[in-house]
Amino acid sequence: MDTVTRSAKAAFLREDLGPCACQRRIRSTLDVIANKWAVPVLIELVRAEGEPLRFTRLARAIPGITQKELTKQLREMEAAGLVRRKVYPVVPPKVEYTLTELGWSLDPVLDALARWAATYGNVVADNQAQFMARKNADGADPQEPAPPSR
Amino acid sequence: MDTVTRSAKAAFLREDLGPCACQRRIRSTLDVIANKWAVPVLIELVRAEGEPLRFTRLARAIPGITQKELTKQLREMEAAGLVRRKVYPVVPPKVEYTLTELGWSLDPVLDALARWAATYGNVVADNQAQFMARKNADGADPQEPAPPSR
DNA sequence: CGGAATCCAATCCGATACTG
DNA sequence: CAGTATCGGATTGGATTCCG
Repeated sequence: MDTVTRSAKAAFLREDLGPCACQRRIRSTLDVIANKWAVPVLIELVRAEGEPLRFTRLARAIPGITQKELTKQLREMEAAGLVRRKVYPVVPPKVEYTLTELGWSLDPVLDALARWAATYGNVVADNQAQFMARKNADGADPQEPAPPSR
Repeated sequence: MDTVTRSAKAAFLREDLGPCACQRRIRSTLDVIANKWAVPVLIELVRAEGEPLRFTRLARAIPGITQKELTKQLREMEAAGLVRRKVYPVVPPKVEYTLTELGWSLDPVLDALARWAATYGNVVADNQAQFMARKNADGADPQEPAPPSR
């Protein structure tokens, strides 16, 4: 069952580009989308389905983010061309954010990520808890971490 | 063409879980795999196709990583149950790393990421360069960032 | 409202040195 | 070989204040 898992997929990763040729390309991409808040922001914009979102609306939709971090993240994504920033010269100020076409192209990645998180997120949390517990109560029988239950 | 992009996909993200219910699950997942070196390490292990990799082999395969960071990353993934660490009590020491079944389940996510990076990575780089240039030479006509060329 | 600026604490990260 | 330990600089992140 696990041989199926490791044979059928990731065909792309196994294409022989040089051993770390794909690593370098991925590095710069990760510098954009692997930031702490990048994915949450992107997901909110995807969920908006093209409807422009204002700054405060975004901030409230993402629990735990501060205004500083949100600003920084949005600027970075604007620079990468993932997000369009539209400023209305009115008072009080009004700024709207939407995904660009390039931003929408991330959809499959975000979807895969969200699916994985929904399926295995709690398993990961359990494993981490057990790992901590095993460190404290040392010398206990070293168990295999819980395999996914499906 | 862009309406196709934004209508056909991300069905999962639009399922109505509460507005940020999916955000919270994703947060903990991202804390594991959105770290600077997590994806590069995972990709190397996937590319090994189940063959155990030793520490130094892993380190050499990932350009720019230091041994300190690699150790930290491997420990974190071991705690999450993504990676199995096998220590041989011999001298000189020998430690082998392999993906667990849970680790293999990340395959679709990594594949999606690698594909996106290969397709749009250079577009992102170009956009960033243009964005920087536009900041320096200010007052120029504000252009739309380059849409993906395919 | 949507930031920018400042201050300050925490933490990260690289380099180096040492060890079983 | 596969780490651990330590140090100092760099980066990150929150809280607060001010501005157009």
